Amino acid sequence: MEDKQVNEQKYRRRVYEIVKKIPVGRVMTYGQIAAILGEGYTPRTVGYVMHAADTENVPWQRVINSQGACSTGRMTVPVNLQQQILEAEGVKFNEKSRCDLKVYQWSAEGFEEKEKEDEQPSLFR
DNA sequence: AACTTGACGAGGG
DNA sequence: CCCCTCGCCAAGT
Repeated sequence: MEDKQVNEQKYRRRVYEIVKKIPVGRVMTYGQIAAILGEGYTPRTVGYVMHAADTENVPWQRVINSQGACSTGRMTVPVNLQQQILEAEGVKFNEKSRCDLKVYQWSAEGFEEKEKEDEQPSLFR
């Protein structure tokens, strides 16, 4: 029944799980997410999955392309909506609508560490 | 079941 | 630095 549907969306689910953990003011690239998830995942598919993401529960705006720019320029209803949201979170873009990934890109290792912290009882934290 | 599309990325010109 | 091409794989038609 529904479980079947859930199982089918497992692929997307993994992408969302990562995106949901990106801190405010930080960004990740589609390719990076694909690399973390491993085989079967490519920047293309990650982007496709993000398109279908639930904008209410997933901070989709924190996922940008490897150029440090938003790929949503023309599709978001208010143009460059993604960039506007990120700017509101503290990410600065230049005139070419690009941000410095060296500053804002969040490392995958930080993600794993955070995962560990989450699993650990907060006693030792 | 096959073809097309797409929120990408790397490489070459 | 900008533009074009190819590879990549899920989802929609």
